[in-house]
Amino acid sequence: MAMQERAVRTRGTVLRAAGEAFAAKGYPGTSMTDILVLAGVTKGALYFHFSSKEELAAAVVGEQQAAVQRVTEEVLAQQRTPLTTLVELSYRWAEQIQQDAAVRGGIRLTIEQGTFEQPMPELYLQWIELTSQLLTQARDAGEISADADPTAAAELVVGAFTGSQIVSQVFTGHADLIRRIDTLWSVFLNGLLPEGRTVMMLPRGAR
Amino acid sequence: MAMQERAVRTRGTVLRAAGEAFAAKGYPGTSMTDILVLAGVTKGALYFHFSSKEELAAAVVGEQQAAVQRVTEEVLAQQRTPLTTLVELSYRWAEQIQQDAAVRGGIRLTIEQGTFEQPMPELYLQWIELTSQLLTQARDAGEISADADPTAAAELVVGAFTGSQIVSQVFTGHADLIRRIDTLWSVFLNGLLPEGRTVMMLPRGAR
Amino acid sequence: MAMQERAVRTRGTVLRAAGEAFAAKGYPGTSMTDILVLAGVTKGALYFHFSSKEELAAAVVGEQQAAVQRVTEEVLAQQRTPLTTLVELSYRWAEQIQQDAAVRGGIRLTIEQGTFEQPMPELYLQWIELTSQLLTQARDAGEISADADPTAAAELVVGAFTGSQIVSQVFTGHADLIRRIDTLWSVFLNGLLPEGRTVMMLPRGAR
Amino acid sequence: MAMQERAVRTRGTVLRAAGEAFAAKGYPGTSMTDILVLAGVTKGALYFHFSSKEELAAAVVGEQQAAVQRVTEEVLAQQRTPLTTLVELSYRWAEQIQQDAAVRGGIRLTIEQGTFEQPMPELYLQWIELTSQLLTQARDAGEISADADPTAAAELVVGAFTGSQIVSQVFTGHADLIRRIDTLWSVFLNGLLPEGRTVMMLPRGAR
DNA sequence: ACAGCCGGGACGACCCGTTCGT
DNA sequence: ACGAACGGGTCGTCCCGGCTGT
Repeated sequence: MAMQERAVRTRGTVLRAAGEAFAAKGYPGTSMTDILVLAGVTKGALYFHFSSKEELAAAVVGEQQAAVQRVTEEVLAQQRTPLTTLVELSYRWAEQIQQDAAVRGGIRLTIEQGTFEQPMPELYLQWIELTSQLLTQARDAGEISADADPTAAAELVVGAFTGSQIVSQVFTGHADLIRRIDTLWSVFLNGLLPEGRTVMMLPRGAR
Repeated sequence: MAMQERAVRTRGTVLRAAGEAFAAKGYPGTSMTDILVLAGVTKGALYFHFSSKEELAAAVVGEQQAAVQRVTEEVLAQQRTPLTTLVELSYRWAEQIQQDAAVRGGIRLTIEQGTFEQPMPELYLQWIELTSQLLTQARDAGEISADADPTAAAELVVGAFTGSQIVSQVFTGHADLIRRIDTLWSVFLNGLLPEGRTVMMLPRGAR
Repeated sequence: MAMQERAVRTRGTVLRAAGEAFAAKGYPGTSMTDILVLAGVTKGALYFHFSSKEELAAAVVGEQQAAVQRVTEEVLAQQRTPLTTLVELSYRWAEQIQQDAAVRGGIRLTIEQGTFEQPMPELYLQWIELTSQLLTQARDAGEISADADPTAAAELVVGAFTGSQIVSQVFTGHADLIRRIDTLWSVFLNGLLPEGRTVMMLPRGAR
Repeated sequence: MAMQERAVRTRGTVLRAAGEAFAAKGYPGTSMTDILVLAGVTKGALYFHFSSKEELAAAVVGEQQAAVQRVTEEVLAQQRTPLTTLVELSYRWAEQIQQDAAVRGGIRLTIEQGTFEQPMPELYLQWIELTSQLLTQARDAGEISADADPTAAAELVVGAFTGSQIVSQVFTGHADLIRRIDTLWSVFLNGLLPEGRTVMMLPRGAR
């Protein structure tokens, strides 16, 4: 029992170090040696817990998914209005990004992997789906404009969130992420146009 | 003379191949061999033109910057209103992403951090600066709300553009990028709230 | 006491698994993990009984030697003529090879050189010595030709036996080994030449 | 051209070193580092010529096959009687074993099973086939007994040759191989029994 | 006494970015 | 401009100890 506790601790240490390393340098840019030095463990210890680099990356992603799942359920349980729920979720996710190395690592792994691999990462799809549902409910409840396309808007929200997170990371290492989410929602909700004005754009994408 | 022409052609071939490869697999994920096979040249030829991997990456980024510079000047020369100019620019950039491998490669190289030690990539700063200026002009001209913070909004626009581009790439390999830009501007300008409604959020980022 | 019985069982299981593994893949080609998985024991259990790979290999060889010793004494006790004894021995050895994994493993470990620096394995020397003695007795008893060189012939017999075993293993996994021993003795005793003919070769090896 | 000569030389050096190393310690017992140190080349050079350990081993085997093929054709061209041809061949092969490291390495690689999945190495089959044909012709020509089974005898000859080679290697490092071939043929042709005597054994392998 | 879990490093094959002689 | 060579780095495996529990 006492022995197993050490194993659990080692595993956690490695996982955290891996998250940090993957977040900082990406999957191919991170060597096992990087991780093992950062975690302060030996190769033997590392490979006892994770038998390959790929498996370690998968574990980091899993950890992230679990963490995201946790706060998502927590927020949904609060039974707020759809739009408020969505906004609240985004802030909680942002906080997790700031606090949890595994989440940061998982995000980079998920994005980067999705960049050169076929399907859309599981997590991203779930995320978009949830956002889309909340936006649909918000529209039906009159919280957002009836003209809005929930799916398209959901994908934009997720994309903008991702982009903001990247920019924030590069600028301040995620320190100003919350302020950027403030801006995001302010613009997304009210729009940039002066009060009372709207534009009907001719879409270029309709070809 | 004839010799030089071949050299120029070889250089271009390599540059394009490198852009494609970097876009697909990132800097550390791409090997010189990958590029040299994709370009169909020998090691000697490659290293004659670019004496290191880093230099090759820099050349790709330079190529992208030149391309972006070109269309930016072109659009600015049209002398439209600030907001229209900004919107137009975003579409032209999107088209370049779709068409030019070097641009795609340059973007990934610029975004992916940890490989080089850039505090903030040159191009991104210029991009944000330009957007910020146009938004400031747009506000002064009454094209957008007087309440808007041009700098914050500029960073959001750039972030959202980047995020949309990533999502588009993963979903359709950039095929639906233009449509996503449609959505972006539609939401950014009009907002999601029902007509006539606005919210004054209490910013969390103000701590 | 009850405890010790389990220990004996474990030891035997490991020994058998090791014999099988060494026979199949040789000493350097076999990993401790291979053996321990094949035996269904843990690392701790294995290393309690055999504190190193080398010691385990030695135990396998010892097991083989004991087995060979057993049948050898049994056959010698039958008090047959020297030649008949030798032939009988070869068949009994062949049967052991077919039946006992430790014997197979021991043979491969003994033959395969380079792993340890044995000038000539103990067992082989004993084997040749015994064969040589029996052939000498057979010659003195008129069972074989007076011209025969017992030592040279003994080494040939051992070599041919070894070679036949290898060929049999590769062809049928030892299934047809007995038939090959039939052939061996048929040719060794009668020779290939037509009845009544002999040749006197000029030896090339006499230099 | 001149450049290629160096490459050819390097390749040959590596091949010879690999043959020696494989012959001495077997495939799994030989590390690439062993070979590269023995050959006096760098890792880069080695992997330029042979892109994997397995490929290197295959090249050694190929080299051996070519060498054997060469002397085989040479001897066959001499148009001697079948039995004389076979005997001559065995001596020539023995000489090659003594002289050519690649041949020694190839033999060990071919014999040692478990490393690759070859059920029966090509070369061995050809060897047995050729021996069988020559023995058949010898029987038809009355050179050997009409009772002999050419195929069984051929497999025995090949097995005995292999076994003798192993014994010779372990005892003297192949130095006395020729003398052992003398013994082999003396016994194989005349048999061990006293002149004029034959035995009809009851085969055990007939089940 | 006997076995299991966890960890320690040295070493394995192989690849990488790069240079050199021609 | 090219084929050949260089050597450090990559991920992963190996054999093996030290604890801990029964």
